[in-house]
Amino acid sequence: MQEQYSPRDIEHAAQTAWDQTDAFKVEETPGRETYYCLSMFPYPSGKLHMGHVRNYTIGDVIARYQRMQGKNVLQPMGWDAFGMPAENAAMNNKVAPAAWTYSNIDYMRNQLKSLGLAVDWSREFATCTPEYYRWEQWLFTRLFEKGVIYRKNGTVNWDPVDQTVLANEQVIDGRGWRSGALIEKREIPMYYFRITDYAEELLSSLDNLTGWPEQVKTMQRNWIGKSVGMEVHFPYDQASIGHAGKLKVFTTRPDTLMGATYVAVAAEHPLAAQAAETDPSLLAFIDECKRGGVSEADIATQEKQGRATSLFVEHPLTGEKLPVWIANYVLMGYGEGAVMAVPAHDERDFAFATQYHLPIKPVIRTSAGDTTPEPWQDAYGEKGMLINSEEFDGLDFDSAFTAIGEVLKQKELGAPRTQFRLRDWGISRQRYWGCPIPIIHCSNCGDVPVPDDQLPVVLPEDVVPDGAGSPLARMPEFYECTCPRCNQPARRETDTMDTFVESSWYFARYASPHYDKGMVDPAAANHWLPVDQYIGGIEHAILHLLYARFFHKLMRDEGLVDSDEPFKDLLTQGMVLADTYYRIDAKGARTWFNPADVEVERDAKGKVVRAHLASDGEPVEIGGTEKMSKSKNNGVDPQAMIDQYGADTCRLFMMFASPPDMSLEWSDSGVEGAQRFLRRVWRLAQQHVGSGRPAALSVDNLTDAQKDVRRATHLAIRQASQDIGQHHKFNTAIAAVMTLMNVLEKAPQAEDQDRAVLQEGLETVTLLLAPIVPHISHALWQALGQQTPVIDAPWPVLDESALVQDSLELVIQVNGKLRGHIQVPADASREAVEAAARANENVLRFTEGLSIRKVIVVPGKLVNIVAN
RNA sequence: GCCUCGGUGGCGGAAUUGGUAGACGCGGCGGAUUCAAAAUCCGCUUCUGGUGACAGAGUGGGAGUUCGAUUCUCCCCCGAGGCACCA
Repeated sequence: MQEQYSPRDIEHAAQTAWDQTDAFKVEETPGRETYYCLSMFPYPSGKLHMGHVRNYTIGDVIARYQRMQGKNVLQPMGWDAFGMPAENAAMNNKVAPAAWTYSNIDYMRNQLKSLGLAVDWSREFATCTPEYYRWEQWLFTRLFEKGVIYRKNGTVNWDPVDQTVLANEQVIDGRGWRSGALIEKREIPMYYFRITDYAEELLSSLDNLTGWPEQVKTMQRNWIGKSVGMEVHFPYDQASIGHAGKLKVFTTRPDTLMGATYVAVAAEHPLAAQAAETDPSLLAFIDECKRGGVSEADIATQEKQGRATSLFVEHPLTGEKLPVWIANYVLMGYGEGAVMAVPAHDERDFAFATQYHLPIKPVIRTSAGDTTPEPWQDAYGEKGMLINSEEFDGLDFDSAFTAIGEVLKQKELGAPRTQFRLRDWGISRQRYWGCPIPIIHCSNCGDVPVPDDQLPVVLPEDVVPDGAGSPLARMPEFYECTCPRCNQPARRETDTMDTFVESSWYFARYASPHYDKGMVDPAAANHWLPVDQYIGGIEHAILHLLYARFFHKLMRDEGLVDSDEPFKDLLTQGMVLADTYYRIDAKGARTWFNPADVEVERDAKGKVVRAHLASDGEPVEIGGTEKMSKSKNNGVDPQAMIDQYGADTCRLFMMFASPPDMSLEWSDSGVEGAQRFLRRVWRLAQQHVGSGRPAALSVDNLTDAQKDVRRATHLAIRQASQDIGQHHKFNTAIAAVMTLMNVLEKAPQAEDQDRAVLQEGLETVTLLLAPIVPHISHALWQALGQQTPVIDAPWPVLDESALVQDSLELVIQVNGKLRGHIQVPADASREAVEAAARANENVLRFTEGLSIRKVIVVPGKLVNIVAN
């Protein structure tokens, strides 16, 4: 055993040993319990960032721990390879997205390998290869024929200068990020997945996902947003609108229908267009509503505006004429694109009615009374008894719902309905670097799916986009084709799919990554699926995880997989943060400095008070701790860390600094602390091994001191087993091992049994650390005299008898305040404990002059004496 | 604006889920070793008062339940993630 801990040699040796034995390659082995551990695959952006390192370390710790539990563990890795950054890089560097992507993959694969992940690399794939996306296209054609995919218009951000569609991310303060032009909303035809058909199941099966964080399930429930309500029709006729018809709205509060004083429609609603025909100012307002981006956050925070029209609809119950308004807060894409407004009982309607002096008619008796004076109070929105509602007066919410529903039904002006907030998933993208949508547009036959024998529709890889629309739409060699049905000249669809589609089924493909007879080999897929543990960023809590659940159900309904849900357990990891430092120049602009280039100054207590740039010694401002990002220049390069300290130190620091679902603050001195700990482990093992083989452990013949050491060993086993196996709290598991090391370093080594106890302690340290720091553990395990590699060693077993103690220390409180400690025999009776507590010197002192009312004894913990 | 989560020493965090607040680590201070430095080792380190034993306060702020609250309830403040074309 080398005297010095040398991570470079150790890590190289361990990785070579794993490679030579194909240690992490797995096959379907009948009879062996499987464990599928999956971390969200990376987008090949160029190089690994700390978020990746954290994600893959967490996954690797779990995978290696499960292997030590004897399971057949699958941990794969691949590349989410389509996406916008490749197109942006192409525009900046004149490189084809394909070449850029593949070279990034090659670089990042090496980086991942240097982390020593227990990954089966034989299953690696990239989603941008035809071998992968052809099956996505195949499923698309199936779903199109089943009607699960359909075409309709959708709203996009349109940059009128660059003549291109922009992603929400590319719209900054309502302007295009490259052109600076004011963005407009534009309607274009797109393909949609009918995810709303699965809304009910996506909602209800969340209840079965007991291994998911409540937080994520709550977010998904709210996103799907099931609401039971009423569809209400407001009729209109020749006199009020020019032709007869009905304005449809949906409401969750039909009990307030008698309080409706106007209706509001979206700017894109047909009634708005009709009203504008005779009123140029309305046309201008509708145009104004088209300004700005399409994202909900933008729309929800913009100023609520509306315009009256000359149109009226009839109240479905009273026949009263209600004015039609056009409002920018009503969205065409949500529900019916129209709402009934009840200002007395809806906050947004209240604000709008107040602003535009519309009538406010209270129809519910709330805890605020029968009237609704300004300003708005939350109580106005409560449910309660109906008032001012004619025949419905006196009813409560449920009976009003039923009664009003009955009347509407009789009049054929509405009916109860369930509505979801979830909208169908639009997947058409007017971009190049994505999976081509396998549709052929024929003037005779309409939209024709590409037949199986013509799949895949291959994306040409030698294209460099220029930011002005989709290059495919300018490539006749791509879009010119013949109709598979009528053989007439036809045009191929040039839109590509949302990249969320690739990431919605990759987890299934890993089961049979090179299968060429179908999307998945059902036998392999059902062997491994569902994923036992899925790990990824909390930012994916809704979209990616919902789409993947949806796709799994689509695949189930195609007969490809048996299970209903793709991910049994879910761990959402927090972000990686680092300190920020900046200077403000004369113009007020901030220049950000990387923490690696900054030195901090501390006061006497160690609190950071100032910071300066190392290169010029001049002060910089301290900007707080934020997510590592290019914009704040606070990223720490994982490669530099691995090169300097080794993978084990990085892994240990990341797992120790905070629990996986919390954010993690990067700290250089924390990394050094992790390295220091590994050196201590190495040094103690080296000393111990250097003194020769220890005697066999004889547990029945130990001194009290030896029992104490052994007790520390088994306390660590208990703590680490709970923390890693049940709670995924690696930080406290590591703390338990550190506590054990503190004991082992001070333990006597003179006697035979001293050394036997120490041997057990060091073996335990090695095994408990093996999932977290696999390289050093590999070397230590060999040095401690073990023949089989540590990756195949079983997780240590707790010996309860090692924990037994003769006496316990109890806490003594008087009126809930800590007043002392007493030592009692472990088997002392309640009476004996109480008597010992009452006799305690401090108890006597603090109860002097008081009478004892009650004594609370918590066995094994404390005694609280209540006195007054 | 809406949905979700979080806030504990100088810092990262811990607290067996209602029972000793601050485990473990970082930083800081003091000491040992060294010609010196690095490395390493030992001790102290929530705040306030006190030489001290000790006392009081303390888990974002405010109220409440309880013998006892970081933990449960209500209100408020601040921060983070998501909002359907970033991935």
